[in-house]
Amino acid sequence: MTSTQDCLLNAAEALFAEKGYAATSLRSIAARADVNLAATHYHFGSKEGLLAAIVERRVEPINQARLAALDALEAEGNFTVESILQAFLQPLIHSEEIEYLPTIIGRIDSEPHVVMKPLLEKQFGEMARRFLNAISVALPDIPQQELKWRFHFLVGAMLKTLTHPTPLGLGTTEDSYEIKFQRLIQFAIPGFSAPVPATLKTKGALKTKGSGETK
Amino acid sequence: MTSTQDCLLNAAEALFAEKGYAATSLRSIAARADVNLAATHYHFGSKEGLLAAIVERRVEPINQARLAALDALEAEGNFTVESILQAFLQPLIHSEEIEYLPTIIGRIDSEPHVVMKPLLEKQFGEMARRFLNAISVALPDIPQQELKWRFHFLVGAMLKTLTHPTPLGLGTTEDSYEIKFQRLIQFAIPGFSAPVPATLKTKGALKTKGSGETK
DNA sequence: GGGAAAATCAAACAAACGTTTGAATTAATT
DNA sequence: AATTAATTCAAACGTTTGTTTGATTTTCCC
Repeated sequence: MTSTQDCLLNAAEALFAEKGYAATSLRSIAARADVNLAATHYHFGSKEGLLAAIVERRVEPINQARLAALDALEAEGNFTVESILQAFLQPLIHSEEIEYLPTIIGRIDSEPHVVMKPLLEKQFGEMARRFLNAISVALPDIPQQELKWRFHFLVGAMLKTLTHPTPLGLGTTEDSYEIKFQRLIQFAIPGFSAPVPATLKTKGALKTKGSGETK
Repeated sequence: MTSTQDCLLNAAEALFAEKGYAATSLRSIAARADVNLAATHYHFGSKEGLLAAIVERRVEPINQARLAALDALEAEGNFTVESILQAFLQPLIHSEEIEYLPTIIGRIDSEPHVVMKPLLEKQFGEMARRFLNAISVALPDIPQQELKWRFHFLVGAMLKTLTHPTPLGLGTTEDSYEIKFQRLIQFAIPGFSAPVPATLKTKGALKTKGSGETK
């Protein structure tokens, strides 16, 4: 037996993942969940409350698993770029077992709804900061500002893989997320470790347009 | 004097970028554009038509500039990963001069509306294929399927940078897109060039399916 | 088993939605 | 200047939206 709240969360998650938040009506959610229309407001207060509940249900356990994996690495003194990226991506690997989990995780970040921003900061803020510090320990020669950007790039690539599980023009793939993220990690490791090019090394807000075109 | 159609396109672009397609009403667009509500249907037929017009106005010139830059590289026989990625990102560099252009470009890809999919295939399909071939020439030792994934990752990182111009927790930055994309290219080059790890090389687990097929 | 709390339900609410209409106005053509 | 085409306009269309209400049913505790 699944509770009314879980039926609503499952139905809303699927529809939000497919059509987006704004394009999904509470009526279509209630119909898919096979519950009364008023149930959403009874259990979650509003459509926004339902959205927040979806985010918390899915994101929180993932981020706690991430932090636990990071704690384990710290205990072993095993801060390498590879192990840290593994700790970051591992908790997502079995997400495909829940049908709409990868999609909704990926879409959450790109959802323009205003409630999303504080929600994201609350859910991802501290976690991202801790991973950044770990990477900074693993790569002490790379300025932290540079690492922030590289982590930004990694997250973008990861989210893209979640929302579009197959590259454009690659037909369908049976590859699991385990294999996909293995590819992503192998792609990202040398990028994280690469030395900062001289043109980016100047400190502060460099506004000079070096005009140094193709070398 | 700006034509009614351009006023609508500008207003809709800004609002779609901020709130997303579904959450933006034609009334708010008309109000911002300072035109009559019925103007959208007169000039673009429907809300979807307006969306398609926005995509075409912005994406087409960018992708044509990309292809022109790629043609130039081909003429010089200068197919390196760096030059190819430059050709891919360069046309976006001055996009910041138009206020909502980076955001709308970034959001287009993540917009779940159904009309977007065929629109994206039409606008990006051939362009992406040609860049992939070029990368394949520059890196003949890396299997093309692997390069597709790496290009996928690059695109994800690029789009993330467009929609979220600043990494989480980095305050604000005055860095131009020229500098941001320089960072991205330096991040991506070694990832593209990295050898395929043995764990991904095993045959049998990976299936190559028809790449040009449509359902 | 009775009474209170929790949950479900059908129905209605006002507001907002994309779209259509037909007349009024402006621009272009002859 | 007259006529035609293109554009703008206010108003209304029928639906759909998130939310609320108040009665009804179910569940739980004493």
